[in-house]
Amino acid sequence: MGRAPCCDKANVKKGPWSPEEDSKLKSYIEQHGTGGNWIALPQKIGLKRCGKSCRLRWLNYLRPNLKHGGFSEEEDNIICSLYVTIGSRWSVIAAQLPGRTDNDIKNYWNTKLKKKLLGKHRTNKDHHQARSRKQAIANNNGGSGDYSSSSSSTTATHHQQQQPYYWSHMHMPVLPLPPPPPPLPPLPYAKENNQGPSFNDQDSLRKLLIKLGGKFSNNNNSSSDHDYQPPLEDGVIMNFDHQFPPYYEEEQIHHHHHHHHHIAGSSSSCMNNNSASNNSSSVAEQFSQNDNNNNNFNAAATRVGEMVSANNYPERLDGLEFFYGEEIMGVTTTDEKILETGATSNYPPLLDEDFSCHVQQ
DNA sequence: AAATCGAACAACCGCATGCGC
DNA sequence: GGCGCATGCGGTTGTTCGATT
Repeated sequence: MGRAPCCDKANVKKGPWSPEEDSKLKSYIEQHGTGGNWIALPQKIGLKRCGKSCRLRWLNYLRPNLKHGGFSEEEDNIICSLYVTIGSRWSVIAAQLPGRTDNDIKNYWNTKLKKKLLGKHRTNKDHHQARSRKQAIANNNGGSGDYSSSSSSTTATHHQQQQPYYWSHMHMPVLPLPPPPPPLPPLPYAKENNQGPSFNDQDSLRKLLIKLGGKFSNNNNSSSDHDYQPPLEDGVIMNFDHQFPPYYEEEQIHHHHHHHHHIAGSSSSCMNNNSASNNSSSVAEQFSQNDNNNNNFNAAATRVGEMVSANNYPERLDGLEFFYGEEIMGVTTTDEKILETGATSNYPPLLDEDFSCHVQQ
């Protein structure tokens, strides 16, 4: 019962787009729109490309009003705030940053922001990837695209301020954490040239998070097929006194019969409300209170650090694995810990592949 | 100058979900 | 309600290029 391929792979070109392909696609969509059918689009234009590929190229590169590179401090803060709070819902985060794509933000986070926020840190995985990449290159001696759309030097005007190195890979905090910063007065995240919604103040962010808490969705509802559903009626335990999004009481919330709720993607985390901290506001809220002064990342690192250092139980924030030693992150130790303590009621089993929501029975 | 490393980012892949039939 | 297709999303891979050795 294999899934039908979305296109005839044999007759479809892959790899970097040529300028000719770009202009074909761009001019067609500008004149006729997508026609609501990406699959049929490449045939109409005469492109030997998969519809998905066309869609991606349009959304991530050709679409008007896209910004590339040069993330501002303010954008950094928004990304960090939302990431820490909702995890890797890049489309949701992108919806708050006009002109940015989820792919862009994801890449930016993975390559720069993570390090900027947390301090440069090299994981075993990184190491492994670098090695395997090197191996791959050695094996096949690389390929050559006819054209690279990477417009090279993306004006990397980002000053990468190195942050204190609080956490080692194999151990929990190796340096004492600084005291938490005093709360800063709220400042608006007013955006210019908005295409989509933005959160202009703390209240907007709160609303966004409430939405996300009910069902992680793109709140730009015109473009998403994951339409928002009112979250707070049944089953959702929403508590802004905690730092993490709510979890669900499965029966009442979703209409699918999966045994555990998969919020988004195969490795997305669902963090329950058994918070590590008794701070009174979410990290996102605290970030949102910051202005764009230079304390933001120190504050961010500090706040995340607090969460981690207080985290003496097997919860984790998706994508922040490098905070934790492997003895904590590993399935084996986690399961052992649960077995030892019998503390299974509040913690979901931590599986690397399928980190699913804890369901309260 | 050549080799190697690593950052950056474009693109692909598989899965989940929405939607129409 | 079930099925199949299209789309959206997030993780991952591949490629390029500048920096470093």
